[in-house]
Amino acid sequence: MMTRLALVSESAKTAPQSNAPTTPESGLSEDATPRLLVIDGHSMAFRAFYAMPVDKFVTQAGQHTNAVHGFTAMLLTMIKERKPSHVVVAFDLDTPTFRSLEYTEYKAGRNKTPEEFYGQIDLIIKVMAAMNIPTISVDGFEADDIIATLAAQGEAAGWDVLVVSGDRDAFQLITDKVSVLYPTKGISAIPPMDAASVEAKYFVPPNRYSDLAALVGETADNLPGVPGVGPKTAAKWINQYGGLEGILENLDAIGGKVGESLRAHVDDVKRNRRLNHLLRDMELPVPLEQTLLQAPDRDAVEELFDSLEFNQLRKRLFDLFGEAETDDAGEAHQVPAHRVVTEAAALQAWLAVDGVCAVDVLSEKLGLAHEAVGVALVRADSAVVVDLRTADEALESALASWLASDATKVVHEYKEALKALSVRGLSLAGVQDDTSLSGYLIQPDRRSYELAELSKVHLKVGFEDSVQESSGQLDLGLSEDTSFADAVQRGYVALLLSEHFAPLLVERGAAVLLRELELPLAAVLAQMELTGIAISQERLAVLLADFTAAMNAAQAAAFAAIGHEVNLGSPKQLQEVLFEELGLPKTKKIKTGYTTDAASLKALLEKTGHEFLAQLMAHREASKLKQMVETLKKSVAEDGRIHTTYAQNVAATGRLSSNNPNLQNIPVRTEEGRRVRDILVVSEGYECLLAADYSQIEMRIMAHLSGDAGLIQAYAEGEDLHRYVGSHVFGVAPADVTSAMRSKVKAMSYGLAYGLTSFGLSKQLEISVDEARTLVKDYFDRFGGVRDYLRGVVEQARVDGYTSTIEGRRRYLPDLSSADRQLRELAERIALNSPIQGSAADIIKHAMLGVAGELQRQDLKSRMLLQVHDELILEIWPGELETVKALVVEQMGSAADLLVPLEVQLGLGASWNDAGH
DNA sequence: TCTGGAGCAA
DNA sequence: ACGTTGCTCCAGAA
Repeated sequence: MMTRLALVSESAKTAPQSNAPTTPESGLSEDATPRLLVIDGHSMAFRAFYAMPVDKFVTQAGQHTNAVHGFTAMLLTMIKERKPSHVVVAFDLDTPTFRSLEYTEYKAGRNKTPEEFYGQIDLIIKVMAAMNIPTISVDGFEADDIIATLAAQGEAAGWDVLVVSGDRDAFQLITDKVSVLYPTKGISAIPPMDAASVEAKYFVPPNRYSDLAALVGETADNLPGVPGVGPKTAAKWINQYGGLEGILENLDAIGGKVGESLRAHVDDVKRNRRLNHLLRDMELPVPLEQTLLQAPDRDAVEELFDSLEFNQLRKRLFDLFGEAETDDAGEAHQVPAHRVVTEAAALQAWLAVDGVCAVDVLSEKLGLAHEAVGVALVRADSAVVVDLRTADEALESALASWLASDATKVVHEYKEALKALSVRGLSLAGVQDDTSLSGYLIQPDRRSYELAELSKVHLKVGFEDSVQESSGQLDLGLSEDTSFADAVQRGYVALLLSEHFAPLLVERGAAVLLRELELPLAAVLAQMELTGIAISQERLAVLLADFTAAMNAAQAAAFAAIGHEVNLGSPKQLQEVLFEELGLPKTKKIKTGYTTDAASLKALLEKTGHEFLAQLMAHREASKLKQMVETLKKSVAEDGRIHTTYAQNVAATGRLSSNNPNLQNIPVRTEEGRRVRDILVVSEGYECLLAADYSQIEMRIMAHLSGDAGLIQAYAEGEDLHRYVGSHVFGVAPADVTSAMRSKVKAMSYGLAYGLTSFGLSKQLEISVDEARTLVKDYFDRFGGVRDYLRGVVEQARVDGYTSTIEGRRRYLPDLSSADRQLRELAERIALNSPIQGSAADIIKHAMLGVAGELQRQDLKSRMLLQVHDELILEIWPGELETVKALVVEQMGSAADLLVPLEVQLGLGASWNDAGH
């Protein structure tokens, strides 16, 4: 059950605290007696349909949803107001029932189902599934029988039962424990009918209601009664003779016209009574206990309500389940009480107990980095906190040796913990799980892996974290007590999550990836981030001045060309100048008008030769570079170095990403851009930078995965791949492959790994679609293995629901079966690309572990600084160059065993630019 | 504060 | 509709 109150530590309860438990007004379990809510699905759906305007509830896809909406709203209101502990919905099937088989006119003559109603029952069933509410339908029986059986079972178990039905036959079910809610108008809530209200209305007790209905008839079911007999007469007879049986025994005693009428229609009455008798002893596919009201499946609700365009209802639903039920979950997930230990002996005593322990490191901002100030150690039933600011030497050393030991630990964000601890000279070993990484391996395309979110999604337990909510800063008036309590809470959640993830990891084949790749890599990355890369302040200053001057010159010239000023950085203003003022031809349409991107400006310049365009492009380039240099300058730390941060759980393919600043997108293609790489230099005391990159790793993976004989042969012979492919595609000797041919097949080869279409290829190569199509065909004729592989990947992914890298890293692609063509085709392209990009990511990660391992094993001072997807940048200590070159080539080259060799290129220099090649 | 456009890398 | 994975900046709207 989703609750934000469950995770409250014992110690927190004593102090006033934002997340202290409050007694909810509507605890779902406040009553000792279970309360079962049974809903007649079809009748309520119809009520909802006629209660809600048809034309106000249509999705963009054209699906009517008024009945779904009304039904769901009604259900939420019921749950909120009636507070059932158990909920179940019964549906009719379209198949014949024992009633329609006996009496073919049964329920005939009803109006045809309106077209707009079509499909809404299925949607309601889907909503119920997302809400984890069971639905029951049984072939050959009506929902009424299911409801009667459920009511009987509930009553037998001593429960209270509330039946919601638009069918009066349900009145016969009413007892002390069973009441019926029969909406008279629409679906608005009215008080339920009990025995007294049935008697008041029909003058018979509920158990005689069926007798009355048999005599009177039921229009809705097309069951004619005795002409001339209404409820009053029927009730009189029933009370006089003690029920229908008594009436039938005394048929002749009833006088008058109505008596004759009764005798004439006695068979109808008997039939009516047989038909309106509800079965109470059916075998149901869902046992009563399974109707327990649970938390909705959040993801499923999100997805379904998105497609139904139910935004208000979604909020109502989550509000309802967010504030409900605290007791049960609270007991199941009780954060252990903690104490702050100040003595080494006390800590050692606590640590002597066995069991997995979560470690949460509290840190404080220290310049651009973080420094550990406290450590919370949490086991399932007990927790301690060490305050590093006040700890004496003995305590800190006791903690340090335990942290460095191989005692098994669970953390959230291992890399950050390592970095914060390392500032204090502490290490952290024995980590068997980092929930931010295991969460990622299980579900690699989430946007965030914050503890609170993982907890919500996977454990259905929400919690508040005052530290996270105040954006990680500790000095915002938060008491120490609060931060310690929060740290304990985070540790406890990490512990629960880790336990929850363990079987999922195994099931998804990700346990090995976590243990042998991601976790050890986190430690390597932490070290790289802490090390950073040196910069040249002088070059930085010169470059900034140069780019600023170039930018200003271009801006002045641009203004001169049009005779006035304009914000060159505003696409909106540029559109005005280009397409209205200058009347240039329109470019490709975008959301906000017409694009002013570089490719379009280039095309416009070639067409018109307008000076403004040339200056605008020059300005764009210079200001981009200037801005980039400025960003780098701002990110220089006190040690004069730049420390990027690698995100290990952002790219859904398994790649790393780099931020603050991003050092994976430093320019390299143009001469001017490469000057930015000159800023990043070798540290003082070191000999040079070494850049090592894989040559065409993605194409080699393509060769491996496809097993294409041609590609494998090309690599085996060490040929220039694109020249080789070109010679085959164009049918000429390798020596006769022109540079135009080579660049075509190069674009083609890489495009294939991205799901390129003929259209895209034609655009990129500036050739006709026909020409592109021919190129694709010729390519596939020669390299059929590639075509077969690419086809197979998508097919397999559709079957499995996911793609895999060589190492088994998965990416789930539910959109492969989406009805939305755009989404589906995107998923197909992702399916083509992920195994290739992801396998490359796995390989370089292995290489990094190998390189870091060898550097350490050989006790070298050279160090790894950066990773740029297929490239590693190292810094070489004097005298170690040859050793490091050899180990880097060896480790990178042997990081995977492919059908083709992995080739590594090396470059050396005093700056990153110089080390490039 | 958020979105779209733009542009840099692999 | 038309090539994947990222990050960051700016302008302009809210």
